[in-house]
Amino acid sequence: MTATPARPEDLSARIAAALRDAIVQGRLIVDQRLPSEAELSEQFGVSRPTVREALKRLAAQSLIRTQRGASGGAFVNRLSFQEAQAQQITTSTLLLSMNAISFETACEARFALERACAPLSAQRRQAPHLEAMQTEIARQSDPALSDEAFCASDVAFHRALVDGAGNPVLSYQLAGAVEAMQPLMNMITFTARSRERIVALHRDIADAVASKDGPGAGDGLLALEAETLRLGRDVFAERERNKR
Amino acid sequence: MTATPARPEDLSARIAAALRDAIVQGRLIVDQRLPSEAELSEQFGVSRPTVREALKRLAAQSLIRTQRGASGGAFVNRLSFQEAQAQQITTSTLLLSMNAISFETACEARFALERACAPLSAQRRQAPHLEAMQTEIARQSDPALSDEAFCASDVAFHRALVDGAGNPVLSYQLAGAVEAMQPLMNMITFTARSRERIVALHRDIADAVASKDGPGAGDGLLALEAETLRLGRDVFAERERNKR
DNA sequence: TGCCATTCAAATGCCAGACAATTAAATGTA
DNA sequence: TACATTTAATTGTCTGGCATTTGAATGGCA
Repeated sequence: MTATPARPEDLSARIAAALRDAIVQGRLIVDQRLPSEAELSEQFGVSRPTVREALKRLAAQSLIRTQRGASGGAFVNRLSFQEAQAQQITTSTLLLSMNAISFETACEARFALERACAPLSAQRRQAPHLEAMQTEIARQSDPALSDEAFCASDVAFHRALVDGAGNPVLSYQLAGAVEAMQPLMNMITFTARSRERIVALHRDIADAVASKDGPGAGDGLLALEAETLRLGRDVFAERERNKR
Repeated sequence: MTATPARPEDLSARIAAALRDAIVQGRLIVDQRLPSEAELSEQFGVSRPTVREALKRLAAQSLIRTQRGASGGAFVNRLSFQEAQAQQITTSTLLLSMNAISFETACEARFALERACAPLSAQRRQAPHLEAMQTEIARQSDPALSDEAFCASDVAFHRALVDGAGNPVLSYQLAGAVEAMQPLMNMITFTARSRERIVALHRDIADAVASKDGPGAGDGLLALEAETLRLGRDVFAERERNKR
């Protein structure tokens, strides 16, 4: 039995996997130049188009970047938080939209994770975070705001809250959870009354964070989760009925 | 000013982006067949190899799958939790290894998120989760276990804990946070004494979860975080000194 | 000597055409 | 009807080539 007996993957997939392993295991380090396409095709015994397909696979994961011209080539890319977040958001959003995830499940996950950030954020938040939260609260109070814009502002509020924890790893992880909820939230039509309730809760949370009251922020998030759940239940229960 | 004036991306990247948008926005739905490579190359006015590079980019993100033969082609893939997790783990691991993330920051993020799961897990865990945790505790108690195997077992323990919450979205999100720590943990050489302490804490946590004691599980995780931090600090402070 | 324009070479980006391999469906046959 | 065969469509791969970009070497000029 050899390494991978069961599944004869594409050549380009196997080459991509080999290069990916080399990067993950540190045999290829950040900013190091990979051999040229011609050299790789010779090393792996395949044609240049096949090598190119493999390189595009890696580029799609932001593992490499390519540069044209003399002394150009493919270089191991330092994965930035921004790139990683973008990928995570895409993946999380699709995961939720393609699988039968109930609104309750998604909501629970999101708020559970967010509550984990609350005490840290209450402790460490800086002026910009507090300002960002206030800005979004002000925006949300405008009744002329469309539902979509209201949701977008909601996301911005929560991202400011999470960023307040001052932990980039947490911000990165939460980005997926918070953003992936947006398409679901966009299905909700908010009444003026429900918006008021949400904005009031946002105020409570922002105040708690501003006064470094971690438990208070947690309680605010709990109340917001209950409110969100109530709003979502009606919409999605209705949808379920219509499906059948 | 047009849409994207500044950045002239590759053709294959642009085509991949167009198809990705179509999938994300739901214009292409799960299991729907994309046009054949020949048709796509005609539609976009490019050659087949270019289309193929675009499709490989999407395949690398598990957005499509391809099938050979008559009535084969590229199909919109239903992103499974397994695939999404695998990607998340790769991304998170690289993110941590390529950027100057302190052990403290990574540790804090991981345990904060894990504590968010603890109360849910204590409430809903089923027999298999409790068994899995006990199995790993037993394995970890074997002094003959290598450090790497000890770390792997540690990860398995925590995944069982997280899975106990019965929320697949949480499991998916946490997978990245927990697994990405493993390379960092692997740098630690565990003494017999430190292993004992960790296993004891694992026992506390498992017992709390078994008796549906959410707060107790949270406290156990807090203690474990402190212990892990203590262990890691020595190793990574030493490494920092050597760097200079 | 020092600076600038030109040329050159290496590398990726893109294309055309062809053949191989695979697979479902159509077709033919007992 | 059931089974074997043929066919056609599609992806996988290769060969060869040209276009474009870009850093570096070259050479002329002040």
